[in-house]
Amino acid sequence: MKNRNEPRAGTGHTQRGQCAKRISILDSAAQVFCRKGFSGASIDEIAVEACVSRQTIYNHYREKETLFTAVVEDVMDRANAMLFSILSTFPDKTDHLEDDLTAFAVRLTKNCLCNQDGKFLRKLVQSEGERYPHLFETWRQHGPGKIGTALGALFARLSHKGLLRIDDFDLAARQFLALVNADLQMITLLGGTPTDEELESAARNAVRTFIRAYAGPASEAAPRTPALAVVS
Amino acid sequence: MKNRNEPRAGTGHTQRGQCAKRISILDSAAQVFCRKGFSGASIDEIAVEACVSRQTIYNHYREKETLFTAVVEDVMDRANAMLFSILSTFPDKTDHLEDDLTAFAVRLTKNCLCNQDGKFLRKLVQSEGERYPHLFETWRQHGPGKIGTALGALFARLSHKGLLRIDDFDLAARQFLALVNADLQMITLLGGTPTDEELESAARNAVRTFIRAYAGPASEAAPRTPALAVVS
DNA sequence: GTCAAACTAGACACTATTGTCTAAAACGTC
DNA sequence: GACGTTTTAGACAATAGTGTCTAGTTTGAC
Repeated sequence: MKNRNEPRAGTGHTQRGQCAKRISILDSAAQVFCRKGFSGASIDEIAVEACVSRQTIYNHYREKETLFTAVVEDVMDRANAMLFSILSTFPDKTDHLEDDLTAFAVRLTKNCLCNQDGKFLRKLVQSEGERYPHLFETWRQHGPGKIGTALGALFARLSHKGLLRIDDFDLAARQFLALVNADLQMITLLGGTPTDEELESAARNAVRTFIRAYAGPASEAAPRTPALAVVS
Repeated sequence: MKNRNEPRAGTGHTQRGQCAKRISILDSAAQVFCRKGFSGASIDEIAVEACVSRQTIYNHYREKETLFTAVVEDVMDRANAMLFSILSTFPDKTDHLEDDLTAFAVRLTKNCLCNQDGKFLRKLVQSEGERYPHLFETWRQHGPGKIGTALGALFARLSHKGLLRIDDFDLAARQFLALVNADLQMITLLGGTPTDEELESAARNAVRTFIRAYAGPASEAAPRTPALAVVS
């Protein structure tokens, strides 16, 4: 059983017990859908995993399809909240840019890209996205779309401060994310969860290359030198 | 119906007609598995799409599972051959490095990452990879694993020639691929196929940033200037 | 034309799954 | 303790899919 840490806002006048059942169903359904995909998941399996009778599921969510969309919306809401919470920790200070960006990248990957919800969304968008264009269109806009422009705006701040020299902010944001993922894709692709060391190392590699590509005039000479020392 | 351009080596003493059926079944099965996933795909649907009776499928491949693994191996073989064919076109000359790398990236994405086989493998590894660890372990080693080290070796050549300044070749290769994918992931994630213009633009953006990050001492000043002109 | 192999269409048993229904039990509130 | 709501377990019909079998047809080689 997975336990949610954040207390969720009840949808209405539902009691505590009912709400607990709903949450348990949503969580178990998310895991089973993620493991087996939509057609591979059976209501019975979800019911067992949620410690709930099958009929209860049909009481809350009229049919399998309804349950699925409810699960996706639930996960998307949570992932979105987490994403913006992390985005608000984007480094703003001028000193230790590389370290601060690295720490930010670690937070981002750990809490948004490589956690349970991130894995679920990546997998489900890939496997069921074409069957539910409307549902995942909103994901596309609220998830990667928003993260791109939001991160772009944050990079714009750094650029205007002269810390980086960026011409296309949104492109830089996409490339930043891509670089961070470069070392993690292999691990994450088969369902594995990267260790803290791997996250740290991936973030460091990404940020170093990113800064080298977009170095501002002041900090240009500094990060080049240690890189030269490692040349084989 | 999709038509294969390359004549495939027959598995044995099978006649032409039998071979044609096999190919038709494999192709249709690949498409249906890709659309619906393993459990969502039905043998009947595959049979209809392949213009073949259901019994014929059971004659060639004993059961659904066998058919699935045969399809995956078939696609993997083809994708692998194409991959190494493209890798062999990695630029070796010293002039026009940026243009040559860009053209190479376009070839790579067009023929390996964004084509039918690439889409199939990405989707299937994501959705069924955990259920077939052995099958996709070989993919992991032969696909992304091989492409990483092979591309790393090619970048090592450029580095030793002094065209680029790279300390970790494999890392550079992974980052090169990640940057190329940065602009394409959004399109490719929901099953879309990027246009030639999008491929070209994605490759250009990626290569420009890559070269800026790993610029050798000689070519350092040149690519910086035009980028500055676009600063907003 | 003959013959063997492959293919087809359909029926078939079997299983899994969805979604409904019902009667009994648990639960929470008053 | 009574009452209404929710939950449960199980039976149930309906549907869809897998894999087998059979009888008839096509195909290709000689």
